[in-house]
Amino acid sequence: MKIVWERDRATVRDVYEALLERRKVAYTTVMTMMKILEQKKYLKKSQADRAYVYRPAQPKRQVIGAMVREFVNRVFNGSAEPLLVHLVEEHDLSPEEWEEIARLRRKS
Amino acid sequence: MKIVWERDRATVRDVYEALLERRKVAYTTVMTMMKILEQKKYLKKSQADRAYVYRPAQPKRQVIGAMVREFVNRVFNGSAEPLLVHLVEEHDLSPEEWEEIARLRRKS
DNA sequence: CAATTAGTACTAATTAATTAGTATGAGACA
DNA sequence: TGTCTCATACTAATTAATTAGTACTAATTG
Repeated sequence: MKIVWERDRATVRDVYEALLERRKVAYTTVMTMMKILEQKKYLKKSQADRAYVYRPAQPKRQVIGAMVREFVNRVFNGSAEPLLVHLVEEHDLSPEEWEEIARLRRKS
Repeated sequence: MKIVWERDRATVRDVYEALLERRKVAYTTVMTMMKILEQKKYLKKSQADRAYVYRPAQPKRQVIGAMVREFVNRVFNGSAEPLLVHLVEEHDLSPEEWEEIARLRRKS
């Protein structure tokens, strides 16, 4: 998914090649994966030339949002605050990052 | 794990019964699970009476920390800030929660 | 136009995770 | 002491996820 997001559109071959840089994987493996992602509505395909071109079917934001929500539910029984606390304590953020967050807070 | 954490110690039967309230599951399933958790060093067991009593082998905090870190790596390529931003935007926190977080920030 | 290439569909093998069955033994106790 | 209960160990079935092979087709090219 990350690879398709980066490029906004990609064929099986594109992804296959990008993935190969990092680890050995078969072309058909990538194909199967992408087909599954399509079934699950994360990708949509359209014919282009000989091959299919895949594009994200949902905005990245939304997918990531769902993942975060799922994680918060599973690990923190649905409340986000403990996760925030945790992040604040464990990872230290630069003042710039804090500024960004404070700004967002004001907006909401 | 959550069940053992709640009680700080539990037998297979304890967990089995707690779990049954929520869904159908076999006693031996729970047993197998707990054995695996023990192998993975999340639980440690000690003989007590006839049965084993399991206790957490690592503080909850630490385990959750690892899960968060893993998640941040996988989804956000290791940087915590985007996750924070996300949380701040999507879940609205009460002023009390903000206060708590601001306080923590000052401490660190 | 035959051979090669690049692509897909369909199928299958492998591995990992989940769930549960069976055999067995130690205590409890009528 | 014989039987019932509860616990474990070991094994196995089921399901889900991952990875990849094979057959076939359309286009490309020498």
